[in-house]
Amino acid sequence: MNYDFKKIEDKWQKEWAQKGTFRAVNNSDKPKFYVLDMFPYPSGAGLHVGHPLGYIASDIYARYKRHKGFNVLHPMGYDSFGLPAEQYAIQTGQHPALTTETNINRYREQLDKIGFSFDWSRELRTSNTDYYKWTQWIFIQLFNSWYNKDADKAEDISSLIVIFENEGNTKVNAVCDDEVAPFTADQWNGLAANEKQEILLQYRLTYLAETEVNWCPVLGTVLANDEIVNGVSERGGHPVVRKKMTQWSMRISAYAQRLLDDLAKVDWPQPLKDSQTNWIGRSQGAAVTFHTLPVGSEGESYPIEVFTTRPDTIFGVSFMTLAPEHELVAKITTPEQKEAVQAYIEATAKRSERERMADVKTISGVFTGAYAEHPFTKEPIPVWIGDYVLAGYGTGAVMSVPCGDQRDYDFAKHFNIPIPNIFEGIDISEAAYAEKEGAVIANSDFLSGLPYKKATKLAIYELEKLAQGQGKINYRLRDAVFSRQRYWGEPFPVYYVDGMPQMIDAKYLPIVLPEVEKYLPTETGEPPLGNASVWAWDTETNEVVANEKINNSTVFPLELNTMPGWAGSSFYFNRYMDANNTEEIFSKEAINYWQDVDLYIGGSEHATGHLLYARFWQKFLFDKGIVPKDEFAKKLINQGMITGTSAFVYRWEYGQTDESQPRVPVFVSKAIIEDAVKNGKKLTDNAAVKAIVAAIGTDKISVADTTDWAQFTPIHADVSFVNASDELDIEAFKNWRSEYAEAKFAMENDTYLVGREVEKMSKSKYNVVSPDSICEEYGADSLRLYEMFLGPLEQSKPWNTAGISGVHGFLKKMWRLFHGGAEGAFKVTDAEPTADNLKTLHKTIKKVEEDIENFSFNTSVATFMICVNELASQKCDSRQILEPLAILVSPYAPHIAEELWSKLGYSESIATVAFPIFDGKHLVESSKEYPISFNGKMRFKIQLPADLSKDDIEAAVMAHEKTQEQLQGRTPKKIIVVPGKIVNIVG
RNA sequence: GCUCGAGUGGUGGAAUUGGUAGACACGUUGGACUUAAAAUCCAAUGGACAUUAGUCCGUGCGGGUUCAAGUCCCGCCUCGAGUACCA
Repeated sequence: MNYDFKKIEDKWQKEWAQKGTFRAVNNSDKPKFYVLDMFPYPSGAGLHVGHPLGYIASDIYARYKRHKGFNVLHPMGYDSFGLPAEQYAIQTGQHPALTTETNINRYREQLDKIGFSFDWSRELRTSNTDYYKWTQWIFIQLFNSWYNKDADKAEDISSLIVIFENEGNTKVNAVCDDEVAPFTADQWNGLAANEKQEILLQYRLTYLAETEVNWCPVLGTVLANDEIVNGVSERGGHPVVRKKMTQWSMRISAYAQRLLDDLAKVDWPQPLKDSQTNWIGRSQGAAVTFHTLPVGSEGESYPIEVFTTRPDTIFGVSFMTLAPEHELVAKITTPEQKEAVQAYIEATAKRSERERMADVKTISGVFTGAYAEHPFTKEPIPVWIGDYVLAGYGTGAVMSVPCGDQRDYDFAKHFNIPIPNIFEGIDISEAAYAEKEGAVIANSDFLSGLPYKKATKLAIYELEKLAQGQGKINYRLRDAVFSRQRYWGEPFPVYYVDGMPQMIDAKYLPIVLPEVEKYLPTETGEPPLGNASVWAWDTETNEVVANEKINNSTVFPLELNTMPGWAGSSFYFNRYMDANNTEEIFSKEAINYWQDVDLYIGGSEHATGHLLYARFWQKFLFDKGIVPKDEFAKKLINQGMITGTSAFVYRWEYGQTDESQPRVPVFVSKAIIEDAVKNGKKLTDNAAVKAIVAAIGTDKISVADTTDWAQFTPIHADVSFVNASDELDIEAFKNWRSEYAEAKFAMENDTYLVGREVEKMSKSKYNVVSPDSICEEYGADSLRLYEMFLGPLEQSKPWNTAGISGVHGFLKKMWRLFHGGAEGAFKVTDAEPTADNLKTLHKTIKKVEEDIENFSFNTSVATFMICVNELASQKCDSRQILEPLAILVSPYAPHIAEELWSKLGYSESIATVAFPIFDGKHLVESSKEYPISFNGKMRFKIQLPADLSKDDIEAAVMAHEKTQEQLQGRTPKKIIVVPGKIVNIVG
């Protein structure tokens, strides 16, 4: 009986679905284990073999944990709001919900074929109302919260109101907007309701604020940074301008320190932690206030706030630089400089952020004419503007210390500004000295003679005395913009009364995305929801009603923005725990049982997006007592990318005597070109090429005397036309495109060799391999094994379908191990296993168990192969060996394992059968083959009893004839004996 | 520029605390079975010399530590990923 993978896989996939084999229960005596994959965005292109890599790894782990007696939660769902579906809708008018549904169905079909042990009863989709109801609910919770720095956690806004009522805001230690005016309790109590709301908005964890966005007037939409190329829109090349818009923002900056500190708590890859650390960008230093000298006769003095990490170098300040966008620029610029400053600001505004970043070398700036007073020396310091200072970081102004900062140094050199040296014995004639340690401050009044640390402390202390500065920690992490001017996203549960946002009561959720005619912005530039005719909130009936009913007394307009893609993905891992709960986001029972994710697998591209926002929301939910853990995933693994192995054919760009004639495409085999290039041959030295030239007409083609690669154009050929030996299927290639139907091929030994190159898997490179075609040809178990066999999970590696025959052959061989009967009938006996059988089995148990725990799945596939090879040569058919083997293989190749298990006579699924227990006694050896080295080089091996002492080993080795042969009469200087390992003879 | 990761046969990749480099596969070559093919099985397969035994060279490059280095240390080179004037 042959290994009929199609029949087997089909049978078990149906059976698992019918019986609900992988359903997880929310209460169990078993310990829990939560294995999660990053859920996919269902794109129209479907899955290629790179996508399931992480899913296979997590599935193996989940199945393994079931064998180990855990109650395993292993769910899957879809991140189904997103731009591609909306883009498609704009182009075709097809509702994004329909496209999304189609794509999801296709994904599901593909996933089902691979035999994953997902609990599909918990499937979720971020675009479903019963899911985004809870996205909206969390948004409301955030709106109703503020961040109390004293308690270092989020609290309900009501506690802030109580403080305002009793003591105003001066003593409140909260994370809030930069410019909050101080007020007393009396002042607060005297404010109108609307004014109170306005103030509270400056404290809420989600708030409305004016934000600069990339606005594209032609497309009528806001673009993300990566949608802009060279200052124009990627699509269409339309101009993009910076525009201020009122947007919802998330006060993630409140959590900056905790997000940084708690990285220590989680077992995540170091590169991922590093990039989050960089993204948060904590820097410790001081805020310093400089005051400008009054400009003109009736001029005012303005404070310039700067942030510096080097307050110890304050005596090295020789100028100040403001970002061109800095609000003080207009106020302090002198009349003489006005024109130059204006021209500079206009010039920089035209340059996109990208251009500015790409062009770091060019130094530009202009003097404002104004001076600031040095806090200590009271000397005047010229104030410049320059675009190397970014408006968005710190205060948008710096105190420039050219001797200690290379950018300041370059700027000073360029504009001939003095560069005072404040470092003892350091040469700054060529470059700034930016090191913190290793120098002592000089020429700095009270700081002279001090090293970095002491000088910093003292400088801050003295600044505080002057009330011109204090120690400060600055973060690069900005608050996150939460509004999108798009259709296909979660609507906000928000309506506006007199321009002030109001939350809809949670009991009326979900607020369902309205239908629109067009998915584009309105003519007045409002987001697509502005096209909806039924999009107003009736505060009496508590429902969404037609816009005509807006009267601004009981019926109000609803928010027109929608939420960004990361909203729905920031808590989904919690929702899986109780995915079908209609009353709550999840029950207390479910969250307390499942707690958090034990293993999370996904791509590293989410390092600073999804994974940072999700941690932020988790911490917020933790502060509110909604979840029991402040980190949602204990362990995280980034699976590597699977790249494609593209195939190239080489079109010969021969010269034609008459260029008006139609060209016959001629493809030359890689082997012929290589030979000609290497040996300096003429192309027609090859018989096959010569024949083709003759066929076209020797007078019509000119052939160069030597051959080089420049005479050929590499063209992508579909990888499905190429076999394992890089030979092209000529007929398939000819039929591929009409232009190649008449093509000629210069071959050797009847084969055309293609070139190979590893590239990203993409449609345009014709190197995409779909999992369906692999399942069709080799089966899901082969696919699963092969994806793991390719190499370490976290590494990126090229796909080459040719290699799959190895693992497929292994499965067949294992099948035969169980089918040694007449004509391949199933045959497993009750024969006592031999010592060799047991040794093979137990070393496999040990290795596989270690490998899975270490996520080293590639090596356990090799271990299975060795095991089956050994058992086959031992002619083992003992039940006591083959039963455990089926269980060992089951996480990797579950279909064949189930089939063999049922043939072994079991009616229950193999899924929860206990994992075999390793017993070391079967591995104990009576003798050891010692490698004998001379001066570190292994020369021969000898068999010695395993329990021999060091001295006995040495004696035995020295007595050996081969040892004497090697020594040739020399006396060894030293003999190293490591029992159980090696013997090394020196001399 | 900075941060992180990686360089091992023709290819994907193995190699515990430093202890037999190249496991396991793919590919290649030869052979068996077969009318033939597929499938299966057997053998060889890092390079060079010797072709019996064996010797030398080999984990990106150059040094070092050690009885012993793919593994540890120092200095380079190349490739990949992320980030980008962060004061």
